[in-house]
Amino acid sequence: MIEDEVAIRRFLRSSLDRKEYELVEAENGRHGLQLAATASPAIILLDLGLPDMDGVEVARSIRDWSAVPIIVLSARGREQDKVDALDSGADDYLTKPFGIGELLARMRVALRHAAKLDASETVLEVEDVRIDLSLRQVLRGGVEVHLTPNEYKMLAILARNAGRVLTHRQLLHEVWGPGYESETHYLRVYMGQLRQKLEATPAQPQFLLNEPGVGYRLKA
Amino acid sequence: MIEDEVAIRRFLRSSLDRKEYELVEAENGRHGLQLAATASPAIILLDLGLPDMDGVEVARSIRDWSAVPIIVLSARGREQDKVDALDSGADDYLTKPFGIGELLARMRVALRHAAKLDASETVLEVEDVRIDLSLRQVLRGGVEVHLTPNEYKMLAILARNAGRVLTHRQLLHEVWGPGYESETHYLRVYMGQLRQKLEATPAQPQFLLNEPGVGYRLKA
DNA sequence: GCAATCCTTACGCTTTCTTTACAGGCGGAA
DNA sequence: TTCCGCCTGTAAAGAAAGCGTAAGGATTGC
Repeated sequence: MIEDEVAIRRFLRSSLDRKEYELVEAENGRHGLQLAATASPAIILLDLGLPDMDGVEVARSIRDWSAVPIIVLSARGREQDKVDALDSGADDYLTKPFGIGELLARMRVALRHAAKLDASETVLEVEDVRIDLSLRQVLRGGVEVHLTPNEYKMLAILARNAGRVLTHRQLLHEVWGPGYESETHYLRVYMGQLRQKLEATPAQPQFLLNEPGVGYRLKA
Repeated sequence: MIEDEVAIRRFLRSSLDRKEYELVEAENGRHGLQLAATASPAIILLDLGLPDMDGVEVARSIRDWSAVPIIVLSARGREQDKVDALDSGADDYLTKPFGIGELLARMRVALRHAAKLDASETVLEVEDVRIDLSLRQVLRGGVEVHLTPNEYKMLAILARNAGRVLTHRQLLHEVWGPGYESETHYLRVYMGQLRQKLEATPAQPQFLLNEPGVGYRLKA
């Protein structure tokens, strides 16, 4: 949310909290642009009347590098304001005052759109292995490889954090849930199975790598 | 445009003609649904107060087989009307009276979205089976196969997400609605029936595939 | 009242998970 | 060097969970 009025901020914060949205707040344009880049929001609620720059400019800047849905919330009801904002990359425009129900519905629309879009941008390739997170499909040399739920979960987490080392605890927590953080032998078994299915020579892994004493990582 | 009021029809016709949009008109819901399937519009402008059926129903029916952008134009300004329409698959909602400039801007937004998606095929062929979502028709080897409502719903969802794994929860939610997300045995029964009707050897399915512990998918 | 469809249940079978056992490699200490 | 402990990788087997199928009863719509 990029919004300077305290009243609106408080109103949205309480409404969105209740719906289990996680809200990150910026009170001016500069800070908003910075957060848009660093917090990777699923959606941006943007006020037009910001203290340091015009909201339309903020929308345009974000559109230079991101397709994240932008919903403009504005006190300006003039038609030209709406046209300008929508043509600058905003996906929707609500005039204050608006009902929280309508805002939430329009947010669902925006998220629906976004879900269909970025489904196509979640593919990772290493060696001759292709991991498609949106299809939940793994290919090796063009041939589909069947993975069990746990195998896939573990690979997906490694893929989403490609290049980074994930600790034993992190992996166990993500795949098996809380309470399993010390069952490190699970990791050895499943890592072995993944290597068996994906590595050319499972005994000398090329990308499913162990960091002794720490955890595992997927070479990018 | 699906709209029964003559005045609005005339207004939109002249406005859109001038912008070189090609306009196809339906004056009731039934005709609108038919045109939506045959005229393959880039966008649908939908009135809620139609003589023969509710606009929300029209939107829902179209969403069963198409992702075409739907912009609702309505005299109803109540928040709940907006929420219902948007949650039924509409992409935007304008309350009459509206400015033509705003409508055009919102149409541009919708077209922008559609351009990025556009993988909206309504016919899918796998093996000797042909699924036509706009006709609600399934052929096998050129012969029409009769499917019960639930069977068809389930197949349609799989077809619209061809290649992607749909979880048990997703399928149950889409076909049976909220509250049935844990009745996984429904899926087994209906998947069995679909295979019986569509697969050459139901016991060794070629395209209606199970992902053990996760869900099902239709092989593309 | 009839036919189609849906829901429910039971059973055998397959896949996956968990657990255990053991072997190899590496580094530090004796 | 040799031994030991620690961490890691491999294999296999029993337990648990999930799946496919058939069939009968309930429900719905005509």
